[in-house]
Amino acid sequence: MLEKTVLSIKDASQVLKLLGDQTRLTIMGLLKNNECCVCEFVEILDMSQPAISQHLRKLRDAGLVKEQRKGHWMFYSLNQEDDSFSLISEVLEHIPDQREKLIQLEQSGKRICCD
Amino acid sequence: MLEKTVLSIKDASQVLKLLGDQTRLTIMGLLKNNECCVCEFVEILDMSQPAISQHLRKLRDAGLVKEQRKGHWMFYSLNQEDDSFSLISEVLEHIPDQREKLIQLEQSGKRICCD
DNA sequence: TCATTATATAAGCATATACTTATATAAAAA
DNA sequence: TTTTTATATAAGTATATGCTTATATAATGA
Repeated sequence: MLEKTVLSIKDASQVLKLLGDQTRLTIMGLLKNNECCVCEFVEILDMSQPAISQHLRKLRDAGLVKEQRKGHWMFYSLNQEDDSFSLISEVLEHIPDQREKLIQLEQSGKRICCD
Repeated sequence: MLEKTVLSIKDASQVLKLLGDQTRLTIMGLLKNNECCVCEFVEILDMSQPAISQHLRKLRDAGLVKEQRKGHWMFYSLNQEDDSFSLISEVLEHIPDQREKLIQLEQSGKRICCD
């Protein structure tokens, strides 16, 4: 079981504001159990690539996600080392599981895997 | 123990956006263990009365808080019947306890009590 | 009834936000 | 080495947000 980290009001509200957007909350839900790259988010969320990249940048700047380049692709994952991770994990238990969307992506042959 | 309610992405992001503001998050933290009236928030948060009332209206419109008039005063409390309550309760465990601020208010003779 | 107190609402405004389009960069492939 | 693919960034813009000031409403008390 994860430890319950207490954040300052300032830090907590910053995290919650970032989660308080449908696009970013879905991104975080997708990252709960998976690594994903930008083009997968673009496909699943049906949004422009710059729009997705700009959301990811906000999440990265705040330390909520990590990025790792693998060839052409930049893979994003939750930053489990960040103080916000405990709060985020609990929040994500209150939204619908997003795995189905990745399964559908896989079935349509658009899932990216570099392992 | 409270049941873990799952909200839609849309509903969850709306709740998180409302919590993603320092003023509103502090208000919710104060309401975690107490009923409070508008003038108490004004005093504790050192903000104008209209600013506080506008934040409370957003929280009320979204169903996160309830209001009850007692004489001159309008008392606000968490809406425990709302679907968002389970999420909100967990979020509030990740911020510092706000009770000290109410104790200080009481000691300065400015706490309102109608019971 | 009229004044006072607590709160709500309306209008205005400066800033923040989330897109868009255009362009830059970085890795791989031809 | 040039092209292609994936991503990042910059600039512009429409809308949302959170305050301000001014005013309205609602309950109490003189």
